[in-house]
Amino acid sequence: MTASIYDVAKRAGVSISTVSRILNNSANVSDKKVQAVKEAMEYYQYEPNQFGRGLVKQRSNMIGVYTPFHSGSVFESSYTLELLKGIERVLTRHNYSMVLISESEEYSNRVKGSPRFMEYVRQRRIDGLLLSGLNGKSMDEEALKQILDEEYPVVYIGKKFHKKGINVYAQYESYMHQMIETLYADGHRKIVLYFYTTHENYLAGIVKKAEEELEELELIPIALSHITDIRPDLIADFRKYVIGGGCTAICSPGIETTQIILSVCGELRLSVPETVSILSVEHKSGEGRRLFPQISAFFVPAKDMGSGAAELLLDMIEDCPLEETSREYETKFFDRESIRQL
Amino acid sequence: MTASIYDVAKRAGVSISTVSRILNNSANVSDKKVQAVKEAMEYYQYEPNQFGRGLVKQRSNMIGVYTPFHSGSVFESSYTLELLKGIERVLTRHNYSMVLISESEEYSNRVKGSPRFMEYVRQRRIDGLLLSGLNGKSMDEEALKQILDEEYPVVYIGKKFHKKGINVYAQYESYMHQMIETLYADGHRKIVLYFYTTHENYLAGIVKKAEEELEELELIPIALSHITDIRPDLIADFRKYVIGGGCTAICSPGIETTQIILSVCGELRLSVPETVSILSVEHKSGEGRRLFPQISAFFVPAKDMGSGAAELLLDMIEDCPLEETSREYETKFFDRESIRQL
DNA sequence: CTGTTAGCGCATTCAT
DNA sequence: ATGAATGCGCTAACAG
Repeated sequence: MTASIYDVAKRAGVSISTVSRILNNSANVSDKKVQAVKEAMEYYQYEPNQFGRGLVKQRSNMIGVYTPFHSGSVFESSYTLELLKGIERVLTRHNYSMVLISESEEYSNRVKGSPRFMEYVRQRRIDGLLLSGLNGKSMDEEALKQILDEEYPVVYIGKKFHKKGINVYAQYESYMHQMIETLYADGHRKIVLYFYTTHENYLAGIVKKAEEELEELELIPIALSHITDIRPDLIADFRKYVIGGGCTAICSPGIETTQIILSVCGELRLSVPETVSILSVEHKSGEGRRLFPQISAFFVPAKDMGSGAAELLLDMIEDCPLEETSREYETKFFDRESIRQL
Repeated sequence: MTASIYDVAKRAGVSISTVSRILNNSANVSDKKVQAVKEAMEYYQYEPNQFGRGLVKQRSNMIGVYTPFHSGSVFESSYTLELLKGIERVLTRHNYSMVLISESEEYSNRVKGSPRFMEYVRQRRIDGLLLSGLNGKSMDEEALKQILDEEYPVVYIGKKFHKKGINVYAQYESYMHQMIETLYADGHRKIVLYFYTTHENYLAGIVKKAEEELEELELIPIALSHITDIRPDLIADFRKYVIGGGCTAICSPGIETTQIILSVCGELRLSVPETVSILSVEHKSGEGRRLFPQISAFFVPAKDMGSGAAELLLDMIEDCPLEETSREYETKFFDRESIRQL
């Protein structure tokens, strides 16, 4: 058994309240006792038991990070990874730690009828929740609304969908539209638009707007799973649309997909940008520059978004009044000449 | 305030022990009371407060995962990511969750003179610890030895370095040697060997053995940081050793590095494998097949290693007797013709 | 089968 | 400035 506050108090010849006061800087204690207590703490390598402390404070200093199952393992895409890096950084600095909450593969959401993060919230394992990858279709949103209504500290990454709650986002529809416009302006008329299923509910709007505004445009939207191996599908797509279908440009929703696209192009002897133009989203600055050939991209500052979300969440937890209820991040375009002017 | 066991008991018209018994399946309770209690639990959406429970059981059902700072953010390399995926899978299945413990960038290890994971251990935040990326040079090993001596549940990923403790590993020295041998057998005599600093303490041995056994070999070991942008360095290396120095083959320690190598080759107009042969390590099966050109690789089953480590750890925690004190994972070679026979 | 009770480690209030 | 006492929510030992 590790030492408790009693052991420290006994060795230092003081009462446990004195030790507690020193631990929490909650009152003045005479220098002599401080010394004695510090000695005892080092002697035992004492650290306050978090169960005892938590029972009183109802605080764990842990933040839950949740991504629904349909968006794949958190560890899959460079987008979520950058988010995590940003989150990690802020939390570490504020002495919080990160608990990854994942839906188990087998039961998916159905174990208790509500998403996993609810357990953590109700059990008070976490002081707040960061969410990403909601797509409005699972039951996760129901649960989320419920805790938002209870004023539980939550920040979600994605578009606002409920009056309460703080969110952090980049204008997905807007930069997707810009991608299409950019290609259109260079003369491309038949474009394959890859997207992750996480964003499928935005898609109809994007397609509609693009086809309305850009008259001759023919858009071929194709969903990508985060879960299966997409390479064979891509090869089929390229055969059908690029080699056989007159399609001249591809939009990729992330660099990991772009890499596969490039290897597919290599295998099919399609040169970039001569035969096919490629435009990508990147979530880590400069990712597109590290490919060969370099790929033009819209940079979405995922790491900053993660940090921002974490900061807002910690502010909520520490009861700092928040001025903003929503924070938008700007994307930035990097032209690396992977688009051919037609 | 969320509901406590008292609220549930009151609403169900029973005592708290009855509720507790139902929660823990620890004794038979009459059907009627079970029904009443279940109704009350649903009514309140009751989940047992983990502080209360933990205070009695001294168990958090959380596992800490730690990687020292020098090996970069956990979220950087595909190796650690695969490890995490494997760990996540096993933990989720056993109703444990993962706490990421990271050293803060600013203070590095020095805050308390001991690595961050010690806090978590002593505060009883975690029931066990998974470690990866130790390199024998930081103070982390000291702390680790200490908790190993206390029989604290720990599994580390990497070579055994202390009589106590369980470890899981792939023979790093052995497959690195095989990589060199493979290239040597095909006639390569001057080889650049990239390695991550995490493994630098193994390097002297590898170089020595290779140069002893393979007479005409000239090995150029180059360390890669996980932290900075390595692309400019690689370009300089390739200019110096491949274009200017007669080097004909490159060993890459991981696919993320291999990708950069390929883009550097593209930029410098070096064709693979005609001008330069490339051999890589891959931590996710098939990674090398997704590049263009495809790259031959030694596959290190990082995900399985993560799962294995987590399983062993959970066994320790649940007091299952372990037969093994060390578990080795086999690597597998995939020939994808990225090596030219000289 | 069920209720009562002690105690887990700590912060905090109330005396002193 | 300090100690004694209370209670946070829960499990488990005990008594019935």
